[in-house]
Amino acid sequence: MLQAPDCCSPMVREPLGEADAKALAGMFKAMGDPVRLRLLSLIASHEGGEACVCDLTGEFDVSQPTISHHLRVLREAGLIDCERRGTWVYYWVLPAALDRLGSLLSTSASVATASS
Amino acid sequence: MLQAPDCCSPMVREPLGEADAKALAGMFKAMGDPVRLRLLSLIASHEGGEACVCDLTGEFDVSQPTISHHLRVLREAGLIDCERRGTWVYYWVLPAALDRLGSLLSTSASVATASS
DNA sequence: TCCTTGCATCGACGACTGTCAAGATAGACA
DNA sequence: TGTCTATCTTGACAGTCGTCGATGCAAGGA
Repeated sequence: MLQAPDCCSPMVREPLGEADAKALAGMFKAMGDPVRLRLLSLIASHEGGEACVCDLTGEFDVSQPTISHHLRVLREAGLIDCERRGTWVYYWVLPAALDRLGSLLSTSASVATASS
Repeated sequence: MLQAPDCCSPMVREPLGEADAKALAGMFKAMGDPVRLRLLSLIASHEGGEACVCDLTGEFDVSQPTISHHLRVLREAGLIDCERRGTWVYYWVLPAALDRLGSLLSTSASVATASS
């Protein structure tokens, strides 16, 4: 048992309560936009596990304020965090959030570990 | 909507392309509503792996047409499927879809299995 | 001090979303 | 045939979302 997410056993195992569903839906909703999903994957897979905004804006056809907006949405959903270092702002993914969602999605193949 | 398991190595490993991001974001978006997320978990965890609409509507404070609408969104996103049997319509989760999303979210701990 | 660069915020706009009441449709049964 | 039940569809509405241009702010350099 790496984690004890009593809030997030696989959803094939037991139904979600209203409160958990609301919190988790907020995270899924944040990932429900192509630009945000690509932002998340670019940050997660970037060298060192973090990326500055200047590494990201060039990858998209949308304006810089729009990227900034999407980064804020991801941050407010608890999926990423950021820090200013001098002139640049760096973003990184919060792995616990991804793990929480991943454990919710796991199906029978990998449920064995949750046989508490 | 075809399932290509090797299309989704973990996003901590390599960034998503535009096309994949669009397809996957559609699924996450469908899960980005509390009612739909609870519907999905109710169906997935229901006895026999499937549930008829009459098993679901009573669990929510929203009207039956709204439930029907959300079920349609989940179905068009490729997360569930349904079949009519006599008077009732039964819904079940498509495990391949959940696995696809789950593998995208997996972090370093479980990356070993993805031999893309 | 002023200027430049990197990023965030603001205000506005069209497009989309969640919800409901009302009506339509499909199957079971008499 | 007709009626009843279970479910879906339609049309409408307020609210939210994604996007942009303009602007603001912080840090660094001349």
